[in-house]
Amino acid sequence: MIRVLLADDQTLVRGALAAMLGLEADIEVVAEVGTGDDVLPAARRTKPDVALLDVQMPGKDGIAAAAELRAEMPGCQVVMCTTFGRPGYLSRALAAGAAGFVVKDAPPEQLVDAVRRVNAGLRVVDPSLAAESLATGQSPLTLREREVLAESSDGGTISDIAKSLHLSEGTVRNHLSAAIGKTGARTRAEAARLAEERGWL
Amino acid sequence: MIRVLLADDQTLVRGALAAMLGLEADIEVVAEVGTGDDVLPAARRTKPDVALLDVQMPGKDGIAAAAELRAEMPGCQVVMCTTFGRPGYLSRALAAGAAGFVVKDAPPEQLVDAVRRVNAGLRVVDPSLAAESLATGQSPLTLREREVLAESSDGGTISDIAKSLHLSEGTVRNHLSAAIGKTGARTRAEAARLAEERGWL
DNA sequence: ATCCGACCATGACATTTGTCGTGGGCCCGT
DNA sequence: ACGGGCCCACGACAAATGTCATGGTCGGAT
Repeated sequence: MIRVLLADDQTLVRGALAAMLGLEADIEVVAEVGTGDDVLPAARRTKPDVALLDVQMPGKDGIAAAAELRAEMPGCQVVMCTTFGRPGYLSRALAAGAAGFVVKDAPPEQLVDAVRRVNAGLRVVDPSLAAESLATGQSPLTLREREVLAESSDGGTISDIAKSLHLSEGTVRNHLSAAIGKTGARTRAEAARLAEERGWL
Repeated sequence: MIRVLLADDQTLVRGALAAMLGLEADIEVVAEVGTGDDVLPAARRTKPDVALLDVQMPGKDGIAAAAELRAEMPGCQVVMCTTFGRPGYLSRALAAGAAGFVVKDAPPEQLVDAVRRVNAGLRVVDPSLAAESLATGQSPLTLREREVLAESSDGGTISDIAKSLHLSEGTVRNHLSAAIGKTGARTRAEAARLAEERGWL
């Protein structure tokens, strides 16, 4: 029996996944949580073999939860499972110690397959996503540029960003300009959107 | 037996929902599709009692699919099921003839409950969402303001929008300014984001 | 030690954007 | 016929934004 912990913020989806995994003869769902913060406590209690984590969750990020979990329970393998095939997610998830990465577009068998393989000590990554991730490459953005873009992404003005990062307005504009150039965008709004899509956040 | 058609673009989620609904004794999933365009043909073939449609799907919108379906098969009830509780989705879904509206955050029982009630001829709407929808009210944006805002939402410049809508740049700025005022935003990027969230699109 | 490149910061400058006032055309309800 | 609301357009002006040249710091290579 493979003991599985399930973490996804959408209750309905989580329940449905649990029902589906429960149909498999060799899989047992031993815990279900809805936030990143609940992952570690639940894992301590139930000692799962595999943790299936969604990336976006309230509270702690799925990736942060994975890192925590791997640090404390190295015997528990992690499969990340997310809606968006953002290339950046993949690399960060693997860096955090995840052994598998599945997109929610994938056929259902692929998920149970991933759980079994990961439990057997193998790594499993969606091939199309891996290719895209390699093609997109690493972020050409510098640290400051990322920070400034991230602040800009929810529509605040330049002076908002400047205050929030304790910089001069001119400096903020400068970083923004560089980011716009590197992304090939024409406005900082577009630059933020593109960088987000490519995982350059 | 309640015959259910299932439409969701995320294969994994769709399969999981099918597994969950299949566990109920009185429910039978007779069709699964992944795009809005496939809904009507599949419905013709399988004559479902209830159609469970996701809002965002490739090809035809879930809402458009609902309207089509209701027009041709009035006996088939529709439950919309979506990730985001955008108030605008709710009103548009009901206008399209949906009898139920469920958010993916809801507990699993609520979904099977919704299917049963809708099949019995009742309407079922997530109460918290209904309240929010009424509170947010109708869109105060005029037609042009919506168009301009929609074009603006992917980061193009003013002159892009002007060319795309065959308007003067000054006019575009005017509409944008009005939209910014009505949403309470400070930049058009923020205005677009807020309008989107509130279903004012 | 020196140079070089990458990053950060800043101020000047041109352009774009947001705001406001004005005016005209259209359709609808009174 | 008359107002009222919406749409379109223009001009003007202040503010925000994007671009550039410049200079500072730090670490590694020569």
